[in-house]
Amino acid sequence: MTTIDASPLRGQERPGPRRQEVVTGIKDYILRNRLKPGDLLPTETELCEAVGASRSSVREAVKILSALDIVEVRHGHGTFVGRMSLNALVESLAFRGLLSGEEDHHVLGQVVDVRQTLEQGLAAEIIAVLDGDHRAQLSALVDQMEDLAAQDKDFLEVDRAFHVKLMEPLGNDLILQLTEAFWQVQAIVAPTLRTEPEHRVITAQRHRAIVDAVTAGDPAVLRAAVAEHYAPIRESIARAVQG
Amino acid sequence: MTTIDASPLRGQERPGPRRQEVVTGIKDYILRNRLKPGDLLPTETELCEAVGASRSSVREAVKILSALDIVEVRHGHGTFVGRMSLNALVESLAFRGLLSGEEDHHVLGQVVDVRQTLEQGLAAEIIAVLDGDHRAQLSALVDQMEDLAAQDKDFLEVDRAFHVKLMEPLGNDLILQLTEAFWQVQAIVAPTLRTEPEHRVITAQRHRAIVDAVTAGDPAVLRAAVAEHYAPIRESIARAVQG
DNA sequence: TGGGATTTGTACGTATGTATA
DNA sequence: TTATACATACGTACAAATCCC
Repeated sequence: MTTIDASPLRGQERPGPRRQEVVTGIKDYILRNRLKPGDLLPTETELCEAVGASRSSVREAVKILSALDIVEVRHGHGTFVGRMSLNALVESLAFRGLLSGEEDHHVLGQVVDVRQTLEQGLAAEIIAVLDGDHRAQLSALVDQMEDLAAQDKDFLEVDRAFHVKLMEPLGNDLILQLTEAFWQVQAIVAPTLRTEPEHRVITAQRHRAIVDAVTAGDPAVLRAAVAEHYAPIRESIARAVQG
Repeated sequence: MTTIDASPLRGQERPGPRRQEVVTGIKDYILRNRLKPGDLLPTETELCEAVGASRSSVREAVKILSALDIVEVRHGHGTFVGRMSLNALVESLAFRGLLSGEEDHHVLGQVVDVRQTLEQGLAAEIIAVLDGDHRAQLSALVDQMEDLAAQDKDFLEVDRAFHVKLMEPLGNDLILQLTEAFWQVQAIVAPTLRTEPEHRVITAQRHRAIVDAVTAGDPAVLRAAVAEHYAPIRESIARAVQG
């Protein structure tokens, strides 16, 4: 059977490997055996004897790897190679945003900057690759926004779907996941400044303008529409800093 | 002293809180007490009695938080509020890149896409805010590149410093850290395709072109220079996919 | 210089909850 | 339903690192 081989018995009296060695040992095991997301890893007990560490150390190492979504633990089932999401980025950034406090929203402002930069920077590519089908789906999402706005309801999920759908045709999974990750961070951190009902109608209009800009096919117009879209949240942040 | 209060004794026979509750309990403690990065947290023993969990559970929870750089543990000293870096993003993304394998460099390609998008998308802002001092520093870094290239030496660190310095005047910490994070991911994943010595001279030239474009003050020229800068790595990826 | 106190790191044993067959 | 395999949780003891006197 394949061994973990984290410490190839160098030196002589080695009482026990450290937790970090177990972490790299497990990562090396995954790489060496060419495991893919979803593949099963050895049980904790097997990992213990393979790496020559105690259960505690192995468990703490596995917890670190699960926090990074490199492995995924299912109670009573086993440990598997993780889906490699960007949850770690979301958790880390979101907590940083919450920590920066209610009065100081500079982290939230920076997240908005990044989101706007990505969407504006990809304006030309989006227009180039976005086909009629995608445009129709975006338009349908805006329709939903308008309906929900008319009923004085939130449309957080629709908003998320819109920004993801906008990036989808690019065919870049990383950009897609970053888009969703930063959206999530904003959704977690922003609640301190609550969206007012009348803003929803305006927000829906801004999204409609983005779809129109994509349809028009002018990157400069799309960039302007994106800037307009983020204007309200920027104003909210500016107001929160003052008052 | 303040308690953690993760599980306010709801129900009756509660054998023990789950690890996730301990995680949120510690996060809440940090937020509730308005702790800042570097501040000291209670000892593990204190956390145990505060949250009513065993030391093993508390330790595993702390390990999760330390993986996200929300807390930082120093052996024999204590546990502190973390620096909130993007190390979690780097580790997660880098491992994903390594896992995607030597033959399939699509993750690396996506990272390059994001880096290029950020630099191109911020071209106008960079030109607007970059002053003579920063320009001189960028120019000095390119000088170093040229010197090292002439000596057939790597200039990885100088390259990293250049791309960070380019973003610095924007005054957005998040963009700065993302720049460095994606650079690190590329540095970890790219070694499978080794940079050839003759490429270094060209690489230095491409960085010189970026400085020149910034000096010229034309965003379109800067965007073109950035595209040229990433062209070699893109070709390397394309070659690796085929051969 | 050193030694004791504090705090995290590691190890081991046992019992329990959970999913699968 | 029972049995098995696995992760989860708790508790204790000791080792290692850091700090302070």
